Amino acid sequence: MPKRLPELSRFELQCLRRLWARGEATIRDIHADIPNAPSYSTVRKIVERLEEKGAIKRVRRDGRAWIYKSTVARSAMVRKEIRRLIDSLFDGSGAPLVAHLADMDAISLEDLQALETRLKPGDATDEAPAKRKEAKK
Amino acid sequence: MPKRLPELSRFELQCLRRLWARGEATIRDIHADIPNAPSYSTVRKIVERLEEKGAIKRVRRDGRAWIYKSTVARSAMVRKEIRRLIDSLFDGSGAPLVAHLADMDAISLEDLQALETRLKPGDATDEAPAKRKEAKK
DNA sequence: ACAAAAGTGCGACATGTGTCGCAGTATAAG
DNA sequence: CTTATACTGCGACACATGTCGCACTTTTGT
Repeated sequence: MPKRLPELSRFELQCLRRLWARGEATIRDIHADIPNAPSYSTVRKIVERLEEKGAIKRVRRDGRAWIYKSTVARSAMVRKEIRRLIDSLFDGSGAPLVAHLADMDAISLEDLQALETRLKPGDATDEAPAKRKEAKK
Repeated sequence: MPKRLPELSRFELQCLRRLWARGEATIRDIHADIPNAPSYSTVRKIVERLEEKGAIKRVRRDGRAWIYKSTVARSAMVRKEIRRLIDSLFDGSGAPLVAHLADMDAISLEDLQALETRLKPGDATDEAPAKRKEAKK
């Protein structure tokens, strides 16, 4: 059963991304991974909220620090966000989004063609390594 | 060059979309165009903030009501939002976004192929698909 | 000209978010 | 065992957002 995906803010999403990338991590790890990160305390608070929202959980601890892990699938969250954008800017259709993407040079012919090929089967696409937990729709 | 595009919240964007659609409109028009819109007062406040942020301006008045008009280009704002999403979820590349779009059935082969064709030339692409009926979900 | 109707201006509020600081606690070090 | 620390647990804040209500002003209808 698809648990309700929580609403996440930009920064919360930012932190969660680090977790998806590492698989597991401590606050310090996340903090270190974020480019112009604010104070450790701030990241600490964000992680705290992420935990309250049920997006992550503590798995065990490494010495004095807790190690966290995401409890939500990256692809599911990504879709949620994409859907949100599409509903917010267009009327539910993804076509205009791709059109703009092309106009703003965010994708190339190659990207399109590659995707087109991949469209036949039912593969799940994710740029993050080590993680393949797909669900059918 | 173009002015700095303001940061808009979801609802502000929602209201701005109505303006883009109508060209010009009164608060009441916008309010009427939004499906499950909150009170008139709320929309009023949002429009007020939109004006403070410089995203819209008053052009003239129709009887007792002011008529507003957007001062920012729709495509520019759309791009800004798209950019924000890909920076937030991926690492600046639009490719993974399109991949997810395909996985979540938000775009079809036809869409991709159509875009691919349109990609060769130079530019000119802004979705303005006339009127599209919304589906209740 | 007057009162009713429609709008506007503005203040108020409960959350949500980004940002910290600090006291207290669990650990590693001497 | 004692001390030096890295972390955690919380509280605090300022600003953003979504939501209204209400008094005051401008138009409109009779």
